Amino acid sequence: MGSLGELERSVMDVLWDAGDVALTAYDVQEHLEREQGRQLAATTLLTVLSRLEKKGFVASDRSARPHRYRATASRVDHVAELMHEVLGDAGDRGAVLARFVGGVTAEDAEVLRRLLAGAV
Amino acid sequence: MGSLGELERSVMDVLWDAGDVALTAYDVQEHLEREQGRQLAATTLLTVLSRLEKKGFVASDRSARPHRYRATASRVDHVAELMHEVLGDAGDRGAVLARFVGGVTAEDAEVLRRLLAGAV
DNA sequence: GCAGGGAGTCTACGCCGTGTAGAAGTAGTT
DNA sequence: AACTACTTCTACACGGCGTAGACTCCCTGC
Repeated sequence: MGSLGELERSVMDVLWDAGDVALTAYDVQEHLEREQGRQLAATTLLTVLSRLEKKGFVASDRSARPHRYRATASRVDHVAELMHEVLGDAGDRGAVLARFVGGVTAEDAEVLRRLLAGAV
Repeated sequence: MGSLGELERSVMDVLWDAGDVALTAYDVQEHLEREQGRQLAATTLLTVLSRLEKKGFVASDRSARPHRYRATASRVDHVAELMHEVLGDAGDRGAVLARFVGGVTAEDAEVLRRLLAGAV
C-alpha cells in the first residue's frame, strides 16, 4: 500500500524500537529530539501519527488521555512484506530470486540454507 | 536511489520488454497506446525518458536521429536490487529473511534451495 | 544555402504526498 | 465554571510526477 515519507519512517522506527509498548506523541517527540537532535512541534507528531494510522501502520488507544500509539506490524514483518511486494511485480520470479541470492552475503546465504532446510 | 512513478514504471516496462533493442520515444508511445490504450503526446514520453535518464534508469543514443533509449539494467536486476535495498535497512537481517522465506511459495522455496545448493 | 518539417528541449501547470505547525476545539481536573 | 493539557482542523510550502504546448534545432530536398 502506501509508502513512507522520511519523517514518517523515523516515527515508525521509534515505534518499532519500542516494541509492544505504546507511546504517546510526546514520547516520540522526545526520542527524535534525543536521538536525532530533531526539534518538532508536538502537533507535527500528532499529524504524522494520524496519517500513519490512516495508512494502517499504527493503531491508537484513545481511551488513555495522552493517546497512545503502537505499530501494527513489526519492522521485520514490514520489511519482509515489502520484499514480497517487490518480488511480486517482477515478471520472472525465478530469475529475480537467482539474482537476489547471487548478491547476498555468505552469512545470509547460510541463514537461508538453514531456513529452507528446516522447511522440508 | 530514485523511485519510479506510475507512468515512469510503464515506460520502463516497455523498455524492459524490448530487451537489448533500443527504442525511440515514438515506439514507446505506440506500445503504450496498443497495450494500455493510453494516448500520450510524444513530448510527454520524451520528458519521461529524460527524467528516467537523469535517474540513471535509461541510457540514450543521441547520434541516431530519432533518439534511441534502452534500459540500463534489466527488470530482473532492478527488482533484485530493490529487494537488497529493502533488506538493507532492515535491522535484523536474519529475522527478515526468516519472515520472507516463511511467506514464499513452495515453488519459490524449491528454487531457492537449488540456488543455494549450487553455491556450496 | 535556404526553406520546410520532423524531432528534441524548455518551460509550465496542476495535483498530490509530505513536512511542518498555528489556531481552534475538547475534555479532564479542581 | 475555569484552567489547562491534549487533540483535531486547517493551512501552507515544497518537491515529484503526469502531462503537454511553445520554442528551438538540425537534416534533407530543392
